[in-house]
Amino acid sequence: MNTPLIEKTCGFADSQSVAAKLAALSHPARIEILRHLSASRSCCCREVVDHLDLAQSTVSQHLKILVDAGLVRYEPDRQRSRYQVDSDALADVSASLAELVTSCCSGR
Amino acid sequence: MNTPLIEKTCGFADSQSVAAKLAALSHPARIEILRHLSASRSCCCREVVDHLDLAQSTVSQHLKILVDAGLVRYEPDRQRSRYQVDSDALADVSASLAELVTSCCSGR
DNA sequence: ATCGTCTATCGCCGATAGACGATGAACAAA
DNA sequence: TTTGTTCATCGTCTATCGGCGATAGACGAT
Repeated sequence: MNTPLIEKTCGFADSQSVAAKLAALSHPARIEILRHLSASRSCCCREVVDHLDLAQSTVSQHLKILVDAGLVRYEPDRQRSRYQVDSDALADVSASLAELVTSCCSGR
Repeated sequence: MNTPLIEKTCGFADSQSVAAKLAALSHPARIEILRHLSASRSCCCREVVDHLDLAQSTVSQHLKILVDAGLVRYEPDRQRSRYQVDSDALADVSASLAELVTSCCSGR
């Protein structure tokens, strides 16, 4: 899991990390990219560009954001790039949000 | 549910709505606000301000963002404001993300 | 009526996000 | 070598975010 133990009093530092993860997901283009990556096994940048109707540089930026957030794995392959969804990381984010939600709903 | 039917080809408009919800959650202050709202039953703006070490106007803005996103319910109460987490809406967001994740992991 | 408190909103700002085109590096093919 | 393709990066522009102080409205208390 990603919850280290229990933070000082509550979980303040955690808010930061959860927010950062969610920020990477809070753009329609990036969600669309994730969907496309998971649909087609192999994915180079060009493929996403064709699918998405955005400039190549823009797509590259979004991919970088996803990679930096640890949600997508990157592997250079010849002159192409190989992008692949990191399912585990993605599941982690979902779990973090779920955890936040349940903790918010516990004292309902 | 929030999925209208099935969009044109895939689910493009859906990416938009999911992204919008997640955007509301992608700020540490707002997550902290959610936690605080759920912890203490009643919550006026002032209470959050004291807890959060941010200017009152800033907190009010964050609260507005959460309310606009439908994650927090708002009810004016005298000269105070009553803010309350909308647990169902929050659960919906979590479910949406979980759905996205599983759909991305299905073709693993 | 006046004062103090609590809010929401406005205006302003610096910083960042998101888009693009241009460019150069890396590589395959000719 | 030259050409074409793919990609990341740079610089630029615009819009939005996130913060603040100031302000005005609503209300309770005096």
